[in-house]
Amino acid sequence: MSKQIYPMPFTRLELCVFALLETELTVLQVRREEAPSKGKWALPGGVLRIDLDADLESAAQRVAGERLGTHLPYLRLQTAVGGKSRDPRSPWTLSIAYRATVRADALATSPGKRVEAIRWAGAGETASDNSLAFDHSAIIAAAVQDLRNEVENLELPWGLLPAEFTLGELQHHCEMILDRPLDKSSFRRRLADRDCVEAVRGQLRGAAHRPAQVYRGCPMHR
Amino acid sequence: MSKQIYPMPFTRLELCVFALLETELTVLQVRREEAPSKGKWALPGGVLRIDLDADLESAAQRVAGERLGTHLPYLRLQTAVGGKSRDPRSPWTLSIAYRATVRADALATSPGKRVEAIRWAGAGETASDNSLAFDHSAIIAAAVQDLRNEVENLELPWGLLPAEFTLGELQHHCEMILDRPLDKSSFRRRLADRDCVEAVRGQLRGAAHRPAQVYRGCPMHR
DNA sequence: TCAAAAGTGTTTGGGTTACACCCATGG
DNA sequence: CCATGGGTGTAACCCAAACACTTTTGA
Repeated sequence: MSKQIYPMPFTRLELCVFALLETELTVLQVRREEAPSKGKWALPGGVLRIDLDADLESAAQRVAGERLGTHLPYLRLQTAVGGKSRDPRSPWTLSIAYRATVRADALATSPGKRVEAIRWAGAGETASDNSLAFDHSAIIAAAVQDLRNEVENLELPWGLLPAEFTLGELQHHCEMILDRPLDKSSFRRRLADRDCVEAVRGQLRGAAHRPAQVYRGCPMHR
Repeated sequence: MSKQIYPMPFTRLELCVFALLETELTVLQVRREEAPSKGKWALPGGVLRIDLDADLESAAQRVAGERLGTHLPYLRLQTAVGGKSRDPRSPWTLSIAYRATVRADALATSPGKRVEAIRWAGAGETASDNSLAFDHSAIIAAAVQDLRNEVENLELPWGLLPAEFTLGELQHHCEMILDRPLDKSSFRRRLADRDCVEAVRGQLRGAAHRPAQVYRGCPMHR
């Protein structure tokens, strides 16, 4: 056996990039301008290049650079799906899906190679309405669930938080992700217990009313 | 773009098969009889065959059949790892790891294709001592952690349980997996709350002492 | 009658929810 | 001085840990 006596699957990376837009958790999608599922929306993705990519995560970062024009911090492996009839371009396609959270404005103005249209679409709906190309809706559904689980255990989505924030802002972000209200008091106590955030000495921010203490993530988790 | 203009990675499946042996959680390993890491122990695995396998899970089942001579129930995707220098047989290797739990006796007497030596080795140690071929120790470490997490939330490892069991046996199994004692009373109450097991009507089993009610998994979770 | 395991109840404590209440500021 | 969000305290509650206790069998 050994070297390449069997044909190998067409291997791709797909990116589940989440952000908060207005009041909603959204996923980044691109419109397909080419043959399979032309005109449909899909996750941004690209082919694994064994000549360019040192490992899976580098590959995902390269794809992010090409398609979205940006590096993605806090990128995590989400899942792998593969099978015969997933993508008509190849008899057997394997997709490795990565997940990231970003601030929506971080890549507002940078379309990438072979990408003409980009949109942020509501995560919950997209996950359930099955409207995306290939099996991308299912991938998103799982990613949303995993993201929510993380936030429930206060593994904060640093990618979509500003470097510094007030606890009110942080809570609001979490509420949008989870799509449910949180109790202010318990939220803060839980944060304090696991010390995942630290107060920025002296910094206060006054919006319209009483100024709030500014925090940032503890270096440990950030 | 499209059809195969780029070389694709050497794509494999690796199996993390757990069982209880004596008092310990163990992982199934095979000794490599061929070139890379010859003589070292490794996870059983095999090459993805796009001509034979309909999807990733079927591929894993085929590999299980060939190497271990058995079907693996309750098989779950564990992780994906890929990179340039993981396996000297190919410039770029991608491994999809699956995880399963079985009863140790289910495959005691069935070596498979190209497998001469098989062993069950302590899961905790193997995970930490880094003695396996390739990066398989790291894969096992993650798999052990995920398995323990599941058992902590009473997602029972049906694969390694007999069809019918007493609550004492069930608790003992869980304790071996978690490597810590559990409280009988709370264990039973938690089981009851989530009704994951159901009493088998009338069935009692007397070993040496007071006979115990026999249970089986609820169809829901089983 | 004793050992051993099955099975049950009761107390305690940690952590979260729900909600009330004060504080500081701009208008 | 009032509306608004920041910030803190308290009681109720849920769940699980800890542990004591009763029950039922074989030896």
